[in-house]
Amino acid sequence: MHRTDRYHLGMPVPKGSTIDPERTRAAILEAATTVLYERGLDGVGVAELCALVGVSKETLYRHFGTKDGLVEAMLRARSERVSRWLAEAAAAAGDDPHDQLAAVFDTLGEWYEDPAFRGCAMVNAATQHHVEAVRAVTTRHLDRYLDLLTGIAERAGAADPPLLGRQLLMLVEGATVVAAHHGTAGTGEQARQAALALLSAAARTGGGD
Amino acid sequence: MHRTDRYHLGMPVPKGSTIDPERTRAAILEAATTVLYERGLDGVGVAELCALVGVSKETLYRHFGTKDGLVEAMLRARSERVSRWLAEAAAAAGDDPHDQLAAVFDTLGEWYEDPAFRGCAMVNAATQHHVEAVRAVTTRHLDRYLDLLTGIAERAGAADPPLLGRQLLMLVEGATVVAAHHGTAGTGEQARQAALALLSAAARTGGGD
DNA sequence: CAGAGATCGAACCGATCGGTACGATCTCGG
DNA sequence: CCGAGATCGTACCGATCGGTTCGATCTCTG
Repeated sequence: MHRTDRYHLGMPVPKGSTIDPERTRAAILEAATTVLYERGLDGVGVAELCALVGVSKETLYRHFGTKDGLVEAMLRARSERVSRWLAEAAAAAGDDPHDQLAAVFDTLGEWYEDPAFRGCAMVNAATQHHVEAVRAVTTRHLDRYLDLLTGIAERAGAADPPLLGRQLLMLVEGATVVAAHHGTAGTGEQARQAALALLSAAARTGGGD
Repeated sequence: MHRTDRYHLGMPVPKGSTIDPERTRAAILEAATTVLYERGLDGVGVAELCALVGVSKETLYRHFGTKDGLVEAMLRARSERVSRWLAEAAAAAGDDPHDQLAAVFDTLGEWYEDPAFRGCAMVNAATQHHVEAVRAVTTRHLDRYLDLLTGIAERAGAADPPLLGRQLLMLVEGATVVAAHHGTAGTGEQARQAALALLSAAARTGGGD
């Protein structure tokens, strides 16, 4: 998008800014993403958050208005980022829907083994924070996942792609929950096998292309 | 177990109690279970909690020592209750492991449609509260689920019962997450179909009895 | 250089939190 | 009926929370 193009050819830009607010905003967002994911939305106060980012409270509040505003912006960005990440992993696996599905779960499996892994940030947020805007981001996040998985189901010739898509979504979120709360060991691999079994069964039932 | 049998035939019971502390404790536990599940562990303070139960703070703290203590006791009881509930539903479905598995997901599906449904209380708690004791209760809860599902996998003659058990556990928790955050409609039914498909595939691969 | 706007740092605010203390009241066993 | 123990209601505590305010820089633009 834009980064240092704060104004365009003397256009009626707000006024004339300084010190690159965009950069400041991005820095806050990045640090908040890390620390709020690790410690939980209510596990770190605004004061500590500002100290960690190296920014004053006034700056944070000027950019996001509210802690909830920051949380919402952070979740929105994170959802887009990880959704794109998964979709690209699937696309990079070639044209075979089976390979694409396997790639999705392999990617998830790698994530589970990251020491910083704490489950799905959007689901966690919706669980902790009962604010409507946050819940909306989470629902939309699951929609993105569902789109990806339903697309794979369609290309695999499943009898009922929306159904298989939902079932695969459950597997994705279930694997994430189990990895977060019941141990990481082998979760990605086990989930991948289950997903491929479901895909095969659905393709066998329906018409392979 | 016991209810009004505060002492047994003049045995050396602590001292001589009054007003039935057990009843008080149970009442606190029950009310806390409802309200802390609906509003979240940090969504209701001790003062409000006491007001809702109709009990003084001193009484609550005498019984549970700490808010965390109350949370832990409440989760422990709830985990045992819902695990037994699921296991009984499976047992009541007869001897066929397929029927037992179907019964588990039908039972879950009914739960999802309850307006008070807010996801798995234990997983929610572990997500919100970063206290070790709480996380331990959640892990043990998932162990209970895993035992039930692995047992079904064994009786169905799956090639690798522990593997299928974990995969079914992912499906259970995934269905719960999806129902809570992406809409209830049909989730139980869809999950049941997926579970039966996995069971059939695993039994076909392995040796049916 | 002058001024607009971004940032800082620290003080400050009211609210709420978990937890404690205490005197009054109640219930029951001996 | 008396005393032990459970309970109540309320006041209170220190800590922390999200959020506001303000004067002092700093940086860029015109």
